[in-house]
Amino acid sequence: MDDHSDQTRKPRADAVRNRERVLEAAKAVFSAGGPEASLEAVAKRAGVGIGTLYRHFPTREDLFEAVYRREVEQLSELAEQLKNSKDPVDALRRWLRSGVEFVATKKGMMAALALAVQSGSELHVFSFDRLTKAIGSLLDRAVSAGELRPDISPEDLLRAFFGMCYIHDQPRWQSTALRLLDVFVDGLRVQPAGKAETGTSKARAARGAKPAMKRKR
Amino acid sequence: MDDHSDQTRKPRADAVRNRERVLEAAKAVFSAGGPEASLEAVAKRAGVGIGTLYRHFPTREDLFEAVYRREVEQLSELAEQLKNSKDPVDALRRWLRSGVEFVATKKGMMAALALAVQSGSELHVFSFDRLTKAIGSLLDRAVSAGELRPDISPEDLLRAFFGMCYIHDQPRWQSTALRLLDVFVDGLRVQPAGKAETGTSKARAARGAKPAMKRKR
DNA sequence: GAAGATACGGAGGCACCCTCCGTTTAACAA
DNA sequence: TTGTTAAACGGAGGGTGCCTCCGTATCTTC
Repeated sequence: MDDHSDQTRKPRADAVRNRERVLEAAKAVFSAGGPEASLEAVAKRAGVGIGTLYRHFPTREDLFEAVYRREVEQLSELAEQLKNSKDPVDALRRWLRSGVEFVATKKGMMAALALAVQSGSELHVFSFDRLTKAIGSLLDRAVSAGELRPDISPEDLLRAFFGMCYIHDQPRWQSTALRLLDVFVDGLRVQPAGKAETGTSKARAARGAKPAMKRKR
Repeated sequence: MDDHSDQTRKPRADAVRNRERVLEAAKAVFSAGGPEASLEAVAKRAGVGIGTLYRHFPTREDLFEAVYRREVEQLSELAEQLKNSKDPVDALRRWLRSGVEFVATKKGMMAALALAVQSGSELHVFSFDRLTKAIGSLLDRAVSAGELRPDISPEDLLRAFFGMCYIHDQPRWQSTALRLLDVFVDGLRVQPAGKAETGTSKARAARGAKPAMKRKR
């Protein structure tokens, strides 16, 4: 990176410190107040001037991105670990479940993320991308094993995940999200006789079995 | 104040007119600019003072609710019609598809609705409720016919629907949403025997195993 | 018409956004 | 150390949107 001329001044200590402070404050403020939270409140909590905040993070999205970076990292790492488990579908399901749990502890932040993802900002480039990769590795494994249908991309799955989680109005939202994700994964399975004709589906006459009701866990 | 009677005074003509104007303006403004749109812009477009707007609709949510009421009504009616179709699952699928299409024409409004639903405001009472009912009638029919699993409530399904639709960042979001909903409905089907390892899974076992990795960068 | 009731509009106070710039301070060289 | 200077600091200030309040205008009714 440094090219001609060696001179790279050491970054100023106060700048480094303040940046860190702002990040920490932002994490707390966004977690509590959601994405609409006042940036001035963040600055105040961090004990810096509003100008300082804006210098470090010119836009609201920039701040989001920085804050979420590590959070996303965690989720991403989890996927890495799950890659070693036996059952690919189960691994995927587990990752999704962890994602829900994760989201649960960061109320406001999730909304912020969803919002940022939607607005197609730069945050997309890192976070969304990163998660796509994480989820992709799990998905691919399951698909390669012939357990899941191959026509759903990691991006699709991630979107579905966000969608399911985006709904947290009620106190019970978590179990709802878990249930919905389970259904989704079920739908993702390669089906014996089924689908193939999405729209016109004639409904396989005999589906002998009764309500599955197997999910839970 | 006297009087004979309980006859209520006829509502003032200008009030009625203005209310209508505001609604119309709001519909346009929200559709274009999303839920964050300036209420002052709405008032201006409607040709009334900001005070008038607030008198008619004390809160932003109130305005949303009024605007969406008719939209929701349409979707609700569609469900009514579909109730007569032959295949229950297909009917449900079709309603969901129409929902996506519907959403497509109201960009900003959808975000607004999702937001409102989430905030647990009064809009919930009508819109969400209404749609739940609509979707519920379709869902029940399919469940009664033994085609779909019985442990997913109309509310769940509606949430899933919103979730899938909430993602419209890319121009291709529609097809994505349709695909995801299809998967979801598939997952909703009563499954013969859990995952039943039918031999058919071999199908994509081969699958080029080179799926993603298209990382940007 | 006249009398009230009702609705109207927009000024005003507040909060937040973001920019701009004079002041302060840390890093480095002498 | 001390001096130089680039970098960082903070917060005032101009802009916008939210919502309330209330004097004025308009409509309904008698």
